[in-house]
Amino acid sequence: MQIPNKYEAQQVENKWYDYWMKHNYFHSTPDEREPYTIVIPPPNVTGVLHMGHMLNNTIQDVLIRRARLLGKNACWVPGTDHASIATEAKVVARLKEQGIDKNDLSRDEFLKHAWDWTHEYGGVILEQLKKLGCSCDWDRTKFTMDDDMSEAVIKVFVDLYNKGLIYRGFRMVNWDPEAKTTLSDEEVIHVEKQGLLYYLNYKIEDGEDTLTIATTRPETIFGDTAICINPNDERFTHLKGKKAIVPICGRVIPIIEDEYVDLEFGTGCLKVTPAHDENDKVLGDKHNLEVIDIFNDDASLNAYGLHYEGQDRFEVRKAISKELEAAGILIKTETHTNKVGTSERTKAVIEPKLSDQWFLKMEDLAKPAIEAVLGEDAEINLFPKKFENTYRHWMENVRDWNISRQLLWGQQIPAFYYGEGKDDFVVAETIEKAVELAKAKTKNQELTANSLKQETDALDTWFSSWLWPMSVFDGIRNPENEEINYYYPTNDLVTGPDILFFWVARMIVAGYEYKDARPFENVYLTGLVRDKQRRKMSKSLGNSPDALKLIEQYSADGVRVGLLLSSAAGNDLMFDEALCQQGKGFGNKIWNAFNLTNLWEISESIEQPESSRIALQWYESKFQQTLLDIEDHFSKYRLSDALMAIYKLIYDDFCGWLLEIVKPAYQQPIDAQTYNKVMKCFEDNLKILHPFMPFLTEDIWQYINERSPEEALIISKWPEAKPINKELITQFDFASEVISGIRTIRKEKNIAFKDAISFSVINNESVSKEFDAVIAKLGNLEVINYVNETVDGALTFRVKSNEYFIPMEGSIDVEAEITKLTEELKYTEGFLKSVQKKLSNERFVAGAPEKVIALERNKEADALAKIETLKASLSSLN
RNA sequence: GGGCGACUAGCUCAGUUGGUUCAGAGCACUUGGUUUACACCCAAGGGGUCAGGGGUUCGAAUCCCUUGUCGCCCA
Repeated sequence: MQIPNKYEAQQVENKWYDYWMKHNYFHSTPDEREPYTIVIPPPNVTGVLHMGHMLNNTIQDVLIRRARLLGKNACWVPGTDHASIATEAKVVARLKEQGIDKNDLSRDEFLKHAWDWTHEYGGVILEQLKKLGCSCDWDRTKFTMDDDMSEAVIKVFVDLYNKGLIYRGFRMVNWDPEAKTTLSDEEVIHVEKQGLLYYLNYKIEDGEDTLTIATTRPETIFGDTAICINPNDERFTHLKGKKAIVPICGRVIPIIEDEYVDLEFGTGCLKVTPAHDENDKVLGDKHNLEVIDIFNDDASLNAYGLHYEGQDRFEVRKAISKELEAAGILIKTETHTNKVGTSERTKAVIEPKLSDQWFLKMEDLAKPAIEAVLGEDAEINLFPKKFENTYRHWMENVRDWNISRQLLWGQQIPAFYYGEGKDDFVVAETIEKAVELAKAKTKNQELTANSLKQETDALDTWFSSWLWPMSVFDGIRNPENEEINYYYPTNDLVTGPDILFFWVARMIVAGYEYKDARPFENVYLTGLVRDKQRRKMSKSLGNSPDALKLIEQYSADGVRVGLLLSSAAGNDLMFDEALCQQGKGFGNKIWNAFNLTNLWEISESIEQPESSRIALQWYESKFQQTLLDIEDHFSKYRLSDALMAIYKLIYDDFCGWLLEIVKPAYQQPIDAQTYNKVMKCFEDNLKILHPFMPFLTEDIWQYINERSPEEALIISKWPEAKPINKELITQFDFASEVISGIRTIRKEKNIAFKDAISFSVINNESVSKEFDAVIAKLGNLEVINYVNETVDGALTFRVKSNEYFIPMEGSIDVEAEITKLTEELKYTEGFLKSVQKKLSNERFVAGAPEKVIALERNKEADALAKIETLKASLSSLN
């Protein structure tokens, strides 16, 4: 068949992806086969494909394609996540560009814009995954806000509420003043910020005394409701029981005592602002302090801020420090670094804020999830295992989950208020049911839907995605449907360690609560993709390469290989484009190997050379051994090791050795028997490589033979395991060392390869002659003579105690030969000595296992034999 | 401040329950090659006090202690 000279990746990749789609190979429906299921970690609808996605989804595709080849019913469910806060921020920004203020829109109007946005951008990332070759079952694509998905979320909320696990609480939460919503602790990133420590003097009531406090936030003095000193602090005994006056606003506040105050930090006097600091809130509760909230929702000051009302907190900080300085209240400032909480999404500095929120009680729910991962017979495995510690630490100290967000984009919390009181609400899946419940609760039969007001808060996005492995199979609404029963529990989950708590832990919790079963068996935690300088790849740093450009440049196969080559599970991946180049180079190598076989003329009439016969036998064993290694690597989720094993098998053993051995002489045909076997080996190589390089392998597969849609590589069968002839592999390794020795001498003495040479051996090791034909071919030897005596006038080298001779025309540099032999002798004697020392140590012989001792005795015998050879050679030269 | 993890060749990493001369791989590097599949190639080669120190052991990259550096998580 005519094949292109060059491999045109882009064209080939589009062609086969279309072909796979057309023949529906990715689609799964329940049948009698064993299922193998992965649910995708749904990317945000706001996202574009970045390196992390590429790594993550390449791994999933490798796993799913391998499962397909192993004959399992492979199902990879794709989808996206509505990412309430990120998406809402994007939509608000877009509206702003169009001159529309979110606050002027009704809820429904805003949601319409959000849906428009989602329809426009939400699918982008999934389309990009197709370029990478991902074999997702696209018919199953889900979105966390699809009607059925939302229904499941609401159903779960109502159920948990009815179980008494969801409650409403007035708590200090992380407030994002930009997005104007609450964040969970996990969505807050603490960053070190250089700031100032302001020293402020507060007057003591009734007298001229003052006290000095140190604060990082002078603008919060408007919310001060106490000064706190440590009762053991002798410096301040005179302040006990007195009152202080807050500067500017003149409010009189008590001086309280609590051992919480650190004597060392600042001045030892602490201003207490219960509304704006978690620790102060605790102090406030303990000492019954007033709570004064000085901020609006956008973190500008409210009426308590007096003449600063309406100004932003950071503006006020600057302005008030000037005012305080002018008034002689600010006595000094010091630079001070502290950790400031910022919003993961908007980067805004978090404001601790007291507000009404919805919480899910976690303690009891967490118990089965802890047991499942860490218990005696754990049924969920984390790879790598080291994350179990992290998991334990979080789960055993789990706090209640704040599930409400002050956002519009998301499932609206199904709580309906019928009155002004805090507890005047009911929770129901529909407004109709809510009316019934409200009627029953209030005994007021006059209530109608119009008299109920639904909670405006939406649910945290993770409250959708924690149901993902169940809800994508409709397992919440229809718990006994065929699909959920077939596909659940899923097999592997591939995700980043950064969402171990956000998502993985919560899915486990939900799985046990709603299916009484694990959501997945294995969790493969990938590393973060970093650049060469070890910086995390991020949009803001601009150090993330354009994923699609990479694919264009190096082919999807090349990028997949590049990503996997250096990514041991759980270790961060130092991304380097050179690795993609290596991947592309590997593809090229395979293509050229195919090109070679394709150039051969095949003859039915000539006999198979001995070298080809034995080499094929060897390769089959080598292949089987690699197959076992790969199996082992996969079982430990060591994908880069599995890939490297295949890489070396194909590059070195197949291309470097086998093809060189069977390659016919110039313009000579190859015998049909060899050709057919080589192509069978080639096909097996393609099968095991297919999960890693799906496009190239399918392309070559389809060139090798005309294939019907049922014979496509993607749905072929993984090679069968067969017995391994280890003896053959050992013999080959020995032969390859002999060949290497010949090449070295050819190189040293500038003997051109086309000049055939004579060759003799003293076979002290009694090595089998099986591979002589191979040695002769690759060494271009006229003949291999077996001799008993050293050959004069020849260059020599040794493998173990075997000695090889290449006779040289002209003079041999005897001195150089002697030096070489003497060095080898010295080394071998040193080796022997160390082995004998070990063997003469009684405690070693007594303590070490027999196997180890036998090994040492072997080494001793080998060394002795080699020394004898070397000495004989030396004496013949002298 | 508390916890977890890491530190092995120039780089990225293997090294399983301690046992093949103080160790492997891939890449990079050096040298030599227009051998008609491939220079995106072939062949040969150099390179490591296994972070430092101490201990246990017949034997330590591997186990224990300690110091240092870095990373992550939680306060």
